[in-house]
Amino acid sequence: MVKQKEPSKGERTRKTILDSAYGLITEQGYAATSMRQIAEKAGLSLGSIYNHFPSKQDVFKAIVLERHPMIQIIPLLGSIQGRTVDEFVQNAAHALIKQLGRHQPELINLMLTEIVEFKGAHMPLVFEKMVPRMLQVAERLSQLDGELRPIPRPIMLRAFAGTFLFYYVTESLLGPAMPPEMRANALDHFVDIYLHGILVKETA
Amino acid sequence: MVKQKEPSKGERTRKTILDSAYGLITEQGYAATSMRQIAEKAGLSLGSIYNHFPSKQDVFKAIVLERHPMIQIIPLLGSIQGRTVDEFVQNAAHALIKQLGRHQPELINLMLTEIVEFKGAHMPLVFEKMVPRMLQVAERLSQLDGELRPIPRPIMLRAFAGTFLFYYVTESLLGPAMPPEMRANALDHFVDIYLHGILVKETA
DNA sequence: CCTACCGATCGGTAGG
DNA sequence: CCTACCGATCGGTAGG
Repeated sequence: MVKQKEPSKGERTRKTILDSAYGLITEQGYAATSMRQIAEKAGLSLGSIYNHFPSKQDVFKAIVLERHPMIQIIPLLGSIQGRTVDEFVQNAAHALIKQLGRHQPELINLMLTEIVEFKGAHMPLVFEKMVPRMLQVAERLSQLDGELRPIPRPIMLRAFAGTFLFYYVTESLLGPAMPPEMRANALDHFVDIYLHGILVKETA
Repeated sequence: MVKQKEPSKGERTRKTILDSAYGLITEQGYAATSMRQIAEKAGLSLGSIYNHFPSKQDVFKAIVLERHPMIQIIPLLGSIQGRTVDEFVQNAAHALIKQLGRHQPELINLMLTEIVEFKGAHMPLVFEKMVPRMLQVAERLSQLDGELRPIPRPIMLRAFAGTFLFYYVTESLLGPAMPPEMRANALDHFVDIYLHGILVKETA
């Protein structure tokens, strides 16, 4: 265990503000959330927030850099187990969905709010932290049991991210609106299609 | 050709307002766009807008119901050609990407704005129009040459939508931030993985 | 950390 | 279709 420093009063207040802003912004969007709402929910006066953040934009920036789903996922990628490609991919899909699901729908709204209201201005920074990790995973994938088709590894990774992220997004947003036939065991089927798609076909 | 009625003055003004609002909202988001901005861009006074729409929300609703990507795509689905599953899927992917790409990045922003700022409130209505079309396509898919694996057709369709939509979204938003290895021929690879994933494996 | 305030801008309406 | 206005709310700051 890593020993945590006791947070100072200022650090605690800062966290309170971020928690409050996180809840409101992921629920209402950035422009629709006022500094007054954030202050009230944090149990502070409006002016006090400006002792911790110079502007509303800076509050949002701090949230993105500390809580964006892509950043939340980074530590998880290293700990996925699996002997074969099959096992590894299935474990990864379920671990990621589980992790993201714990914070539903806040994380997805944070992601989309950043894209819509800031035109993805923070994405290069966020993505920069992700890429090396993804390439590591691609490398690892090549060393597992199971013959992979001749598809560039980074593309394979991107397709994997797509498979499960799209599942997650549609499930969160359209779930109740979809007919049941589109939902039953969907994640398992998605993973199955993906695996079948990247592995060399065995002679039946 | 279907003969179009001459639009009345009121209809033309309405369209001018929607065009103006569409441009601003897809660029800035809903909350960040004011009725005054919309009026100015449309060459009208603020008050005049309220002769055509009862509220700001109604302006947005009209835009979603007439221009949401899912609704834009509907007419396209029926005209996809292809003798084999392989051909059909490839044609569909490229046709859809081409159609969506023509309106980039407005369409994607419209979609995401609706989700973030309205919590997908209009989605059931939009989706309702899509489902019968998708099921038609699923039916057609079964009749093409090429043996499909035993995966429920609606799931197969959802996975397809996911494949190309995720390609489209990541390309639009992360394109420049991605390393080249993640981008080269990505759509073709995605389609390849998908096709390999849904077709019964041939004995080599 | 709070109170009290600033100018600006918002969605919407009355009246013509 | 416009002018002129309403009350409400915004992000941010001065001063203590």
